[in-house]
Amino acid sequence: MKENETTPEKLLKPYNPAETEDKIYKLWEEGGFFNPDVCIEKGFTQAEAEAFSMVLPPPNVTGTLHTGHALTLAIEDIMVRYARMQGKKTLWVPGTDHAAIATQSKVEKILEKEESKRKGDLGREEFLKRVEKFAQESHDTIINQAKKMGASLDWSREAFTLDKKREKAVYTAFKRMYDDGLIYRGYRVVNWDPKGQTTISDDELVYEERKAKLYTFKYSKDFPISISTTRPETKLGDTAVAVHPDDPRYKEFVGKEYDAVFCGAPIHIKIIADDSVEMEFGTGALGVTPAHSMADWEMGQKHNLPLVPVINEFAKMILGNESVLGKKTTEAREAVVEWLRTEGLLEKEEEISQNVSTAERTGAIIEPLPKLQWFINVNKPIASRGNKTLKELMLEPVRDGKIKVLPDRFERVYYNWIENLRDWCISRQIWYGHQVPVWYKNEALYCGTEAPQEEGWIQDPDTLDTWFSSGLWTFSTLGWPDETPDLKTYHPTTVLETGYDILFFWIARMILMSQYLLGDIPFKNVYLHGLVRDKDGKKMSKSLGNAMDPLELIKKYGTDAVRMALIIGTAPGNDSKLAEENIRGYGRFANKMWNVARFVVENTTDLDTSGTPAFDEEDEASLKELSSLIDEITKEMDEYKFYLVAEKLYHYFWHTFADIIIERSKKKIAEGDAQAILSAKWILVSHLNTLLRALHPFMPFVTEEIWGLLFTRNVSTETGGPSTSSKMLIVESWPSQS
RNA sequence: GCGCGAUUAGCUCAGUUGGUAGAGCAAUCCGUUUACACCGGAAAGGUCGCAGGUUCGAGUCCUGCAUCGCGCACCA
Repeated sequence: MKENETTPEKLLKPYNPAETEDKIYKLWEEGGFFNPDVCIEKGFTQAEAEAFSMVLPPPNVTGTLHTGHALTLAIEDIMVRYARMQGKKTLWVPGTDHAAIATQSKVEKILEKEESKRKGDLGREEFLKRVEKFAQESHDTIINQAKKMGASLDWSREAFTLDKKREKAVYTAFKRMYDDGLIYRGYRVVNWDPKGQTTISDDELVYEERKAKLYTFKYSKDFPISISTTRPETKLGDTAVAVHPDDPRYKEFVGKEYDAVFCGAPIHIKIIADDSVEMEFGTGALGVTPAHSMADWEMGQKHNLPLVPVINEFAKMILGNESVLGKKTTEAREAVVEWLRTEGLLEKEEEISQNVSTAERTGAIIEPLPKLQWFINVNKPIASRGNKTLKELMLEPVRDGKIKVLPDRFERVYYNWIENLRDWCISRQIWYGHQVPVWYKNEALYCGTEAPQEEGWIQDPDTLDTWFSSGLWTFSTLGWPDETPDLKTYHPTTVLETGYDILFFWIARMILMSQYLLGDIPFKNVYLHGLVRDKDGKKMSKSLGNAMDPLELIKKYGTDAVRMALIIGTAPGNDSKLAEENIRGYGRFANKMWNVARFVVENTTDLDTSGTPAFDEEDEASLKELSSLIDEITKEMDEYKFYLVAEKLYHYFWHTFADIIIERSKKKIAEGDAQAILSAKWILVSHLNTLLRALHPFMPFVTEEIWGLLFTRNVSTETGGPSTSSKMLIVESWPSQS
């Protein structure tokens, strides 16, 4: 190879992502390109341009980023860079989530492992300091990782779900809902996590199928009806037996009441008729335990049944004879069965499989318990919103097409969830989170955004479900409840991109909060991505040992390669598989681009690009082909088909531009006449220029580096062709369509 | 119980409104003092899960079934 003094020295070696990426990211950050205000100030964006805005789904401050986060960052950064290159006022807001239960239980585990201490040993204040320290460290790690991924997030607007500004938003939201009677305090059966010692919402339950024994028995010798249960220990709290109103076997008993002593506990049973009872299951008669089953509690409400709690917060028995009293529920179960046997009341035992609800975070089996908690009423008509309920407010914008969901099949899943939605329990008995903004003094209760001035008021010790604060995210990050310019310019956000697994947790709650508090949608589009699995389609997890660390992959192959591997083959809503071979392949692609750049610069330094040359037939055809490719991919970008665009660009760059156009240019440059040489060289430059722009959203680092080496240096033309630019590629324009 | 998704080359996946199957990776052969061995070229590899139907024509639309995966509900 002939040394060429105009070839940048860096280009003479293979592409080295490690020594390029951090440097480039720093240039972007220092240039302020991630901040739309700076872009306007510097003239890269028109002040009156259309706005594009998006919030980053805030990662939990529970440790490090995994491949799922990497996918999120890759897809969203592609959207953002595309919008920015189209000249839109582009804002992508970063932030992190305090993730109340998840973070607290993580710190509790560390505390127990390293110091053999419980949080009670430290006390609320000291324990929270530990959690905050852990959260801060996680936060720093996460931010660093997001930058490594090349995410063009506006760090000047970074938010945290638990910071002061967000607290103001949370307290304001709570107070409004309280004043509207949407938030209420009620004594109801809730999902109690005995391990985490807190309530959790219905959505935080994970059902596990297990084998269980179904016992059929009578409460006492003279009780007329046999019932079946998998949880005999709860039967000490039964207050009714429910049968189907049309069941001929039991019709005569309906309305009658019986007394018995069940395993040492006096019980009073009323026979009721309810058509939710299935005649075919078990004996067709259901022992109703209003205090320890969600369904039974609802039946108890309907039939006005008394509540007899028999299990406490530690999943221990608080009723019964000495064989059960104080015992764990699992032990008590055996004791009750033993008692039934000796009393001759047990009629049948059979193996069945059943779904057991466990807590998402701690894995503990959920104990339904009656407790005084804070709830959001989803069925109450709201005067300020045309007497619509929260359920209706959540349903409407999706049903009416104001919010478009991609893929649209998730709209049905969403409707289904809303139909089955019950009041949302928002109070948690953990320490890390937004404390409920309610204060008590004797019998009085005060709800406000700040503590009352007078002495003697004590704040409710409970904290709020982390999703309460995440629900406000699209507008709390933009300054709400203040009427900020950001809120005006960037809300509703353009698109919300996240995993389909948090459709209910997060997306639904954001729609709820925004519809109620702002009377507007939080976003116009929802793009749902799937899970990232390993190359065998297995879910990545630490325990399986198949988890891939995005940082490791970046170190080995470069960020651009990781982004391409994540994006190609990833259609919305579908799970995708990540294989290291693919990442390696895209790493080679980055190097291919690098070498193409070297070839182009070495062969075109003497190119006079003033005016447009007369192209020969082949080159004319190539220009047309590229132009129609740009048309095609622009359309696909607008349809969020990034996986197609990335693949097409990859393919065109390598197998058309490099393999065909460059190969044929060698001959022309060596043997052709002046006209042919000019045509060939011109094509080389314009192709590279256009393809770098188009590839930038996908592979921002290598494209920016090449752009910097070539197009802000020595290749220049007049209008109509590839041009010199003082701009970095990040703020260059998306290739124009024909 | 209700619903959703997947099933296409050895592997991972594309396949837009129906027009006789196509990429990457892997494997095979050939080449290579070449911008690039992180390369180029060639060849190979598929009754598109099964069975019906609509159609001139089905990987694509309809019906049924199978296998795998997922969500929701029930869970006495």
